[in-house]
Order: sequence, then C-alpha cells, then structure tokens
Amino acid sequence: MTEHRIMIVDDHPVVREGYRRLIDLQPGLRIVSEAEDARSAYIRYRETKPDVVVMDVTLPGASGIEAIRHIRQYDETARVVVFTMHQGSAFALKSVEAGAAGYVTKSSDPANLIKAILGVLEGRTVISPDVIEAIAQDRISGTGTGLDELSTRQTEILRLLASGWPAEKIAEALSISLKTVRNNHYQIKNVLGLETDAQMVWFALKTGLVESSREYQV
Amino acid sequence: MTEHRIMIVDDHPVVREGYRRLIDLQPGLRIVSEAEDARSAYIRYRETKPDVVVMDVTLPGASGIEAIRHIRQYDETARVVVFTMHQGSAFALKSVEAGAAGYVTKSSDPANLIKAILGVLEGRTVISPDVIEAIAQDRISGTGTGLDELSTRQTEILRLLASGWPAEKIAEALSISLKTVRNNHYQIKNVLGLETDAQMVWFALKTGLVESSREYQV
DNA sequence: GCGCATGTCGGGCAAATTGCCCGAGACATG
DNA sequence: CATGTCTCGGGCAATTTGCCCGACATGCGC
Repeated sequence: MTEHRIMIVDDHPVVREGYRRLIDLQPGLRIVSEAEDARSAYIRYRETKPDVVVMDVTLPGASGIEAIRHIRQYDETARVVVFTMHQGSAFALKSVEAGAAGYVTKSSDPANLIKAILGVLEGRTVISPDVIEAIAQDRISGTGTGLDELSTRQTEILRLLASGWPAEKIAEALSISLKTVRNNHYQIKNVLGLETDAQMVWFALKTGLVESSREYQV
Repeated sequence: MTEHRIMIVDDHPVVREGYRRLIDLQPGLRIVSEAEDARSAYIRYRETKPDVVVMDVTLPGASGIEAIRHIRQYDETARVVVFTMHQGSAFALKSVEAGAAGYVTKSSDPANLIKAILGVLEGRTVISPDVIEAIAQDRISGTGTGLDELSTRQTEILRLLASGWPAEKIAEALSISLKTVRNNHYQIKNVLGLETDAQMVWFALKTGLVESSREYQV
C-alpha cells in the first residue's frame, strides 16, 4: 500500500499536534513536513513535494490563500485542503478560486478532514457540508455579502488593512509598492461604498474576513 | 505517583486532539473530560472535578472568562489555565481577574502549556513570557486598558469614530468644529499609541467601548 | 480670591495621504 | 487575436494628518 505524504500549515503549534494525532494515526497517511506561515509553506513545499497540503487560511502575514496561489503557480498539480475555523462562504470561494481542492472547517468532525484528504487524493474536490450550506445560504439571499465585488487581491489587502496593518507593512508583506496598497485601499472603500476606515473594519468583521477574537497587529 | 486529572475546553475538535497529544503523553497528567463551550464546561467540571482545567477563552456563546467565573463561583479552589491565541494583555488581565491561575498563548511553544499546568498544580500563577511582555508593554505605555488615558470627551469621540461615523457627522452631532474632531482623532491615536484607524476600532472593541454585534450606522 | 492643573475647543501650516485618472503588462476567454 | 479583467503603479490636485500653539472654562488646593 502506498503511503501518502502530507504537509501541514498552521501557525499554532498545538493545532499542528492535533493534525499529527489525526493524520499520522491514519494508515496510509504520513506527515512529512510542517510550516507556520505562507512563506515557509512555499519553501517547504518545494523541498518535500507532499501529495497533499493541509492549510489554515488565517496565517500571520500573507494569507493561506496567497500561499495556495504561490504553490499552485510553482506546481500546477499541487493538492491543497483548506482547514480553517471560518464557516462563512467568503473564504471557501476564494480558496477554491485560488486552487484549493478541499475546504473543511475546524469545528466540523475531525473525520471530515481525513475524508477530505482521501477525497482529494482520488482527484475529487471536497467541501465540508456546513460550508456548502453557507454557500447555498448566500445563493438564495442574492448577491451575497458584497465581498464578491472585490478581486482576490483586494480581499487580501482588505483583510490586512482591517486587521490594523499599516500600509507600509502590507506593501512589504505582499511585495508590492506602497502606492499600490494605497490605491487598493481607496478602491476597496469605493467599491464597497464605505466612507471611513472604521466602516471597513466592520465590513470585514461582518463578512468573516477577520474575526473579532483575533488579535490585531503583526 | 499521583496522576493529575485534567479537563480541556475548546470548541475546535482538532485542537482538543492537539491537547491530547501534549497532555496524555505527559507522565502524571491525564485528560478526564472535555467540553466545547462555556455551559458544558461548567457541567462537566461539576461531574468530574478535575485538578486543572485548560480552557480557550474564545468559545461560541458565553466566553471562557464567563466560564472561569462560573466555575470559580462553584468551587473556590478550581485551577484554570487559559490557553488561547490572544497575545494581547487585555484578555490575560481579565482572565486572571476572573480567577485564572495560568495564561498561555497557542502560538508559544507547546511545552509552555505543560509547564503552566505543572506550575498551577504547585499553586503558582503562570503567565507565558510573550504575554508578560505584552503586559509590560502596556505598563510602560500607560495604565490598564489604556482607556483611562483618554478624557471623557475623547472617549465619546472615539466611540463614534470606531463606530464608523465620518468626522463631519461627529462634528455636527457634538456641535463642535470639524477641526476639533480631527484634532481629537489624531490625539486619540497618539495617546493610545495606535498607527491606523483600524487599530482604533480593535481597541474600541477590546475595551468594550463598542460591541462587535452592533451594526455601524450613520 | 488666586494660582495652577486639566480639559475643551479650534487656528495655523508643512508634510503626508487621499481621491481620481491613466497606462502597461499578464492572463483568460470567446 | 481581440477583448475583458486583474494587477501594479505613476501623476497630481485637494484634502487630511501631524504637531504646535493660544484662549476659555472648570475644579481644586491654599
């Protein structure tokens, strides 16, 4: 029986331990590498070439979505399962758009993560039931949150801005010019019809882009 | 050798698995019960009377702090270690105030959790280094939450700013000049040591000046 | 009653940022 | 390959910020 090689990406060590317990004990699956942020995820992917990457989207600095895009750019065939606590549809859609093959929430049964991993290994795209429900919910209530008015890049920048990051840090983290960050900042407010930065934070909270429990700053 | 009985409270199953890997493998420590929200934490505490409770503060419904208070009310001698992703000092101080005997962040080395559990078993109060640093940071840059650094008027203006009101509307509402609102806006950020407006919103949320459930308005 | 601290309100002005427009390169799609 | 969209950033006037200042009102100790 072939053993499938898994890589895990999460910024909390204790959560990584949790993955170990779930995945390593599963016959046929083995964790071969870990990463705690988007940048090292990319580096370790290239080093270890895992069969499946299990990734949290909420990472310090660049988001998991950014990481997915980066990895898929390097390896078209990379299989990524997003495993996060965000139950809203916004992240799920962005993730799949970025090339994720699976999306499972941390609050669902852990067995779902294993199922998702096995599923994507078979070439399927797996979305956990509660997220599908959230997506369906959006569908019936029309245009969704308004988040779909934004491009992926803008969503990413919005997340950082709303988290309290100064424009300079964002430019640095995303390797783009300060001016571009500012232009996006303006465009985001413009597109969403927001007047102040504070309203932007509320918008991000409402859509689940950022969480009220999450700490701001680096 | 006595075996110490541990209870864990966290809303994410995978994180609970992580605790198992850390705690169960530790000689002398054994997990005897689990809970996934504040209410069941209280019930299970009464059922199993663990020696130490390891608890996340961010739970669905009532917060972990609420749960600590509830448990300590029932059992004065209960020992609770808070284990969370919040690195800021606000939650830590509130937790200790509510009766927590330990406070460790999820982003710190998992070994710190074990150390904290063993520490509180010996009757000590254990706060992880990064949180102590955050508290010290607060200490040098002002007292308590920081809200007491602001005058009544500034607090009022902060609340409106953080709620998303444009400066013009605030000036109108308070019958002061636009310039004064702007001066205060600047002073508030200055006094609190904040860089961006988004951070200001987070500050207002953290101190309870505005509520995350409340809708912003004009 | 007087001095002094503190809070409130706003003017002034250089430096920085916003608001808005535009163009170029990259990609996907019809 | 023409077209649309996304990304990235330059340019520049208009506005805002950052920081300083002075004028009042209020409260408090002496």
